[in-house]
Amino acid sequence: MDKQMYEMHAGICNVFSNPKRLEIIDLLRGGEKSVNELSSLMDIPQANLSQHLSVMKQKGILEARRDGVNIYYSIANPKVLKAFEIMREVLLEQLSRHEKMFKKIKSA
Amino acid sequence: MDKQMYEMHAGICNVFSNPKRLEIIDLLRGGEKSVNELSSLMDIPQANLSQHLSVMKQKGILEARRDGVNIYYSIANPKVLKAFEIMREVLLEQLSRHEKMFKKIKSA
DNA sequence: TTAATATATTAGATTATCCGCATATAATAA
DNA sequence: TTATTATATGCGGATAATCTAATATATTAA
Repeated sequence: MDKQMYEMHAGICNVFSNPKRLEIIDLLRGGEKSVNELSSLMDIPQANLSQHLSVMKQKGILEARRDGVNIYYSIANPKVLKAFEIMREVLLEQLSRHEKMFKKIKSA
Repeated sequence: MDKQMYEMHAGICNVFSNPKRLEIIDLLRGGEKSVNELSSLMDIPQANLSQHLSVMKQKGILEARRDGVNIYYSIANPKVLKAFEIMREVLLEQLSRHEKMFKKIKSA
């Protein structure tokens, strides 16, 4: 029973396992952006960007709104940003721990 | 510059993208457990469990401590549990939203 | 209708992930 | 030393993720 929960949970978290998708989340932090805006900020082919957006939308992480010719994407649930930040903190703490260890070794 | 950050961030979050690894995190919520204990709780071959533990340790999510013949794994940073919980909430909110939508359709 | 712009989709190649199996190592006990 | 238990590692194949390139669709403007 719980097995299915872990599967779905992993399916959603899979969104975080790609650097471009993390960048998209980060760029949408301040609010919605069109594909075009994202594209011009991101150094990624438009098709590939669309693919990532499609996956993220399908998984319920992003939502999309059409305005004329543009489609604006935004983060569907602010909790996603919270999780993003927490994991960034975990990373930063790791990096500073590694840095300290490095200094210790160097000064020994 | 930031590109590397996103890469590392994604590398860590990759741990969350596998159901067995999520189950491991969940089982370690209450504190350290030996490989044997995890193995008996988990319906997974021992070798595969070891592989997951190894990945998670190498990424700094878990830490290991040897006591005689046993090796006890635990969660290296409690923030990881926080991120886990938040994403579980996101999932549960999605599920209840879907359920509501389903009921609406059924009663129409 | 045609053209232009914005976005999505498909197919194929490449690469990464995951798992099973066999085997290796490490610690302890006899 | 040998045997036993606990854990890790290496390899191979299956599956899935990712990217590129080409093409398709949708909207608006002319």
